[in-house]
Amino acid sequence: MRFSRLLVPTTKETPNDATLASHIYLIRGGFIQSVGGSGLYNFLPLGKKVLDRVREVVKDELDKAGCQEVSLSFVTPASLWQESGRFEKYGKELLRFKDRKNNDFILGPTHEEMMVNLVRQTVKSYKQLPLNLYQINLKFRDEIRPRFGLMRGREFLMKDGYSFHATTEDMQREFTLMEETYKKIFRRLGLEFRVVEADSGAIGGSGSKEFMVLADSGEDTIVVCDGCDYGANIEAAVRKEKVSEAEAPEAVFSKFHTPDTTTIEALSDFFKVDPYYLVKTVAKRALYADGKSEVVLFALRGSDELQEVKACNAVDANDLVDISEEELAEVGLVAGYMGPTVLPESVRVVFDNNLKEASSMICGANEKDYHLVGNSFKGVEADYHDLVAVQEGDLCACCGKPLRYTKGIEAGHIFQLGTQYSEPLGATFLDENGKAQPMVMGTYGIGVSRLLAAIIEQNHDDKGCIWTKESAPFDLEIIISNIKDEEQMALGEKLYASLKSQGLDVLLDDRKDRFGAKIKDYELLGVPYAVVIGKKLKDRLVEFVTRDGLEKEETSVDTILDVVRQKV
RNA sequence: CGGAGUGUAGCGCAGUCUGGUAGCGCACCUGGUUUGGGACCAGGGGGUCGAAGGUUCGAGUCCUUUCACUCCGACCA
Repeated sequence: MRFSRLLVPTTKETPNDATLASHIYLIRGGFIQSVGGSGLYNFLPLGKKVLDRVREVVKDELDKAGCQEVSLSFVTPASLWQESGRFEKYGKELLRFKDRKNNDFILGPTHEEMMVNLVRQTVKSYKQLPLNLYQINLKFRDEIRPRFGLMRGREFLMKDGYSFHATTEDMQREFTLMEETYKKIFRRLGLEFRVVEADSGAIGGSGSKEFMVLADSGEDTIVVCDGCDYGANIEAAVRKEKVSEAEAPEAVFSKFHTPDTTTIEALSDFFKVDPYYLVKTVAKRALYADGKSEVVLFALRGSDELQEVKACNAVDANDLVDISEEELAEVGLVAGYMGPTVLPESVRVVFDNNLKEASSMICGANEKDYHLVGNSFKGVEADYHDLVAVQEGDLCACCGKPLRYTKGIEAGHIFQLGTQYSEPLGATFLDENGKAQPMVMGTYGIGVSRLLAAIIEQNHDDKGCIWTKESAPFDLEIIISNIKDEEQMALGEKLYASLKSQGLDVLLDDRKDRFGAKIKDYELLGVPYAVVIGKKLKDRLVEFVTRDGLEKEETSVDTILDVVRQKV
């Protein structure tokens, strides 16, 4: 491709809403163009090319693993989503609209329903299973707050795959195969990543893993262990049960006057007791799918923090929201002095696992200015769940070494779904005994457009993009310093033709601009290698440039083809 | 949804307080010079000033309504 014919509107100036390197360089490098803000982007020729290359890697590995590509209708009849129950359950991110006949439709944020519908109409027998179908198509999620360019757009390209099996064991075999396949994809793209345990979120199901591209700008906090392979999203991370070396406060059960002691810190000071022996009681309003809501108390040790996603899952709610003191008072709770042991009838309480069998605990008396000391939960039957947010320094449940936090970009997510969609949607097959069974499903996603952003987040410098081999828009760029110099021009054309005939994808910068502008554009675009034909041509020398590190190597005109063949 | 801002040329912005010919930089077009780190000179094109209504002889500027977008927070595969 000739640069002079290529539509790449590069700019010196940074758009004022761009903060992340990937956002800045993808816009400045003319890969993408913002469409009136709001998380919508056009892909310009170079962006489209990179997107296609990434997509090709994904497709290649999936096809090798036996998956089959399909393309589902983007506009989805709402009836399918009503069947699965997600039409109501899925929040406002789901874009709903009506056609001229006033029928409801949605733009798919994910396509479990559509794919199950496809399969239930075509697969009837265990002989047709297993089956793994995927598509690489646009998704739409009406994000509350799109930002960071391609990282969190509203419209985005995603690979979503779905597998269908006769047994749970076979689904788990496929799940493992997909984990391995995803690893191959991320490795080929040159990404540093980590596979972590994850919360299943709105998709539902159990046994889910996320593929996190490691980057400081990542939106997810992940907990990793340096002693072993353990890694998990903070939303799902577990730890070895915490014990305290602090002395337990010996006390018989009694009520204590504790004026103005409404925080864990104040309470710890008041009794001179480690927060480990205090009960932290967090009140939330739980919102349920059917539109109902209730006040729920979450009780955990004062030394721990509540992990809201875990809490939400523990009560099977759609969402948890904060609650005001007034609302608490209405149901008979006293803010600052709540405790899980003394409660109005109507209030639901969930205990953290760490409180099971705990003794010598201090908790609120649910009465202003009073706490209860000497509480024991030995033998107490209650609703116990894991509710705590793992902290840095907590110990790994697998190997006992300290855990630490790092940041990641969620680029892939695989789920063991089970029969969660096949049952309500009636996707059944006949087994060997002629008996109808719901198919066992897995679902697997990769954020393809997000991967472009992730690649740049991990591979850039202060001058621009540094594409990895399999994601680069071109293999090599030839820069002719001055096109009016006939010798330079002639050599450029000759190299261009010769390298192209060898099957390399080459960009020839034949624009009328000066050298400075061309090299700046080269650095911004981030093609892995360049050959610069410039002043030294008088001495029969050209430059071979490696974008990563910007190393320059002077090479004779006679050997440049060999150097390129060897390095590119 | 809470808080704070911004809407003026493709992009980045000034002009709004104090109403009176629509501006600047980048980008773009023409001609010339220049050619190893985003050149220079001269000339030029491009605007329903977010939208609607109002006040006024006159509104980018004042008033009312409304829409959109951005940032912080909450939320989020």
